Amino acid sequence: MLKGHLDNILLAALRAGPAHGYGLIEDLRRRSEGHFDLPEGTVYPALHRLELARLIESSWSHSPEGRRRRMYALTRKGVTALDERQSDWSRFSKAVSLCLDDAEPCPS
Amino acid sequence: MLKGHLDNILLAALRAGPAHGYGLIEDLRRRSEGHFDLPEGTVYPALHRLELARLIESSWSHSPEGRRRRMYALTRKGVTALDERQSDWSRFSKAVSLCLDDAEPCPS
DNA sequence: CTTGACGCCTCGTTATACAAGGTATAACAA
DNA sequence: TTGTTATACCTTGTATAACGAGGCGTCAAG
Repeated sequence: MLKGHLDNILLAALRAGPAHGYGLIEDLRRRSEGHFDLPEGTVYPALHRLELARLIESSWSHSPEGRRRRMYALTRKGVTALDERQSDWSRFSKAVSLCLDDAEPCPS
Repeated sequence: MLKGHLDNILLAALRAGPAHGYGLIEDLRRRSEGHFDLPEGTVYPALHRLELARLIESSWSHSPEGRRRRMYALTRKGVTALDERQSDWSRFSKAVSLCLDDAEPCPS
């Protein structure tokens, strides 16, 4: 479960340039070294959510083979949001690690 | 929002020894260097959840001033779970960081 | 005698990840 | 021709979870 962090990694993946939903799934599988294998039922609604929030915008396009694709790109607002979310993640992950590591067993 | 990681840090906090709900909130505020200030409406249900899952167990106790407290302690199952969750967190945070950091801007 | 800290609790709202299912096209094999 | 697979999009429903808001009771300090 990525609860709450899915949006971040989607935005981050788009920082590398416009992409479409199906391709993002592969991108993230590759970027995460196989850790994330996101189902479509997770990704597509998330993209719609992000577009509704104006963090990304879409346009129809076509693959070399002629298949239709909805290409997504970061908006300016999305870039700003991504920057914030990256430092949020940095602080958050540090805090969690502190909590997890600080826990020395009870000195019985 | 700690989505999904709350249980982990609660279990981790209990690795240091038995504690009660209200105290855990302060522990985690301290451990996280102020980052986590968990509302009671978040912590108590989580503790009940963990107890239901037999990862922790509780008993009534009293503070030095005589106030009643429900003390929680890790079960053996809880220790095992915590170990797993710590490596889960390790892998997860690494994967997220990979996704966030790998994203180089589009070479326009 | 009221305020605030301690300490526990529950209920309702909201967000969201995901499974399950559906559509359509291209390429390739039987 | 007729699957079957990979590409590519979508929606609906369900389960979970964090948390705000509220309530209960005790004790100490003003």
